[in-house]
Amino acid sequence: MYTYEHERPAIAVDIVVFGYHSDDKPDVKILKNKDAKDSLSLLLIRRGIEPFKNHWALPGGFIRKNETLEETAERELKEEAGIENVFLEQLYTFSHVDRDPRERIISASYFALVETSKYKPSASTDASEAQWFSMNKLPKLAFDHDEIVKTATLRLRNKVRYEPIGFELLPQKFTLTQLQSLYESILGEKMDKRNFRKKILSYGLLKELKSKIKNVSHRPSALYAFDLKKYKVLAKKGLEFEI
Amino acid sequence: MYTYEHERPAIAVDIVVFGYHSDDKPDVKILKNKDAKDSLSLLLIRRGIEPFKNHWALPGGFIRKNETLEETAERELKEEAGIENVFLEQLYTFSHVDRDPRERIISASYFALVETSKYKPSASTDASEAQWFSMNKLPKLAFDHDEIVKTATLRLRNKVRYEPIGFELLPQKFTLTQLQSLYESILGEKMDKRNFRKKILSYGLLKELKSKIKNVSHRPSALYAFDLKKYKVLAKKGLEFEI
DNA sequence: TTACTTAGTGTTAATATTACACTAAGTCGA
DNA sequence: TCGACTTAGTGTAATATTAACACTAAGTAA
Repeated sequence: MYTYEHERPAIAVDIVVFGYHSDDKPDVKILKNKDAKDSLSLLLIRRGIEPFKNHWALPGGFIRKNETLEETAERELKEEAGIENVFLEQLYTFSHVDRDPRERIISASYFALVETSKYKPSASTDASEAQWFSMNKLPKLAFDHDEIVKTATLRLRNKVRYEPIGFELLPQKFTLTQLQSLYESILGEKMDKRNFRKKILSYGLLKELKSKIKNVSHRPSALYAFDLKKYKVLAKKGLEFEI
Repeated sequence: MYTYEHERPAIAVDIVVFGYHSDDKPDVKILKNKDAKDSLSLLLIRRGIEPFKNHWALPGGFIRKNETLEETAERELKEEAGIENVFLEQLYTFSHVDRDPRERIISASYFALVETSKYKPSASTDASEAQWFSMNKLPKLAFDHDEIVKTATLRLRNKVRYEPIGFELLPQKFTLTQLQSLYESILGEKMDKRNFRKKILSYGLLKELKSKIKNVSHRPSALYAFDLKKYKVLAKKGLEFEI
């Protein structure tokens, strides 16, 4: 390794927060675009300062002393959106020299999966404006955040096929139809109902609950819960989840 | 985003360089451990300065002005090992506060795949000692480089199944047996010869060459080359490579 | 010419995937 | 209360994929 006069760029973290607004939940109203119900959504923050003042951007901020990147991501998520204890994973570190007009800033990006009903932007502890946007109708974002979102979307699409992370986006109790719709909107393709159920149940990772959905004007559907403990045990033994 | 008195850690890049020393190539002798022929290997640098003086470490160094992380990785690879124009991909950014005893250093790691016969450590343009080590007999590394290598190994194992990157580790002309051995050592499992050939040939990505391996005291094997152009065309159309 | 070594090849059984349509259970309104 | 409506829930047969398995071919060396 060289000792060389090297640059000290600022280090920031940007977080791509995915949510899922399911059809049959009242929360849909939170979404700006009514037509985009039942779809993946993204949490954005309206910037209060220059550059890109009033533009929408990913939540994020600078790293502090004695803080890992992951801790920065957790802190910013809490400060800017009131979100904590969610699925969070490092995505990619963006380093183009001119990605920020002020000075050189390297951004380590993370992506998070959030059950939207638990985290309404209005509940944010911060004054900044946070809002869910349907992935189908995203505004142009500040900085290189469009690129970050694109990277995250690809990663989510790849990951959801081989790891049971979809459950992070759903309430604890969910129906198989909800689960299938979620997969369909992430993967962007329709799936066969019978085959989907057969496969997802074959892993034995879903417990069928006793309660059912009520007050719907059609046959009530069974509720399921994901058995995380069982998954962890099986995963260690080499279970290969795939859908 | 906050304006806040934030830390300015140093930014370094560390590169996990994988090579493959195949059985029937004379280069095997370069490897320290003769018993570990036909295996994945890792390029390490002996540190000339404190901390961890004389310990083995990943090649790498600090980012410079007007340089992206990827450019840093490319530059260091060239400076420290004389390696250029190889497969290089970002891996993960490590940020534990105490990962370097001197001061806070955040490391963006990359992994590279190198055809070893082209790059003999002795050809390095740099005075530092570079050497190939069999993955089966790695020394204890400096800093948190053990962890970085572990992360890279997992990534390589996952990636090689779904993308035809194995070819980056082989000479342009190779035999199907070599290719199979490579997959076996990356994945750590034996594969069936007939099934392997059937599958790998079924993608139509290998051209059989006219020449054959010569001067072996057994039936000479056909040589193949990977058709990168064809792969790129097919990949765009949605070809799903998997082995 | 024989022994040795690795290259190269096909078939069958088991498993996994796909395609596909009707009945069940509730609500609502006439 | 009955009929219309809506979504839930279920099985089977055809096809494709994977897995298991052993012998002949082509060269060198002694």
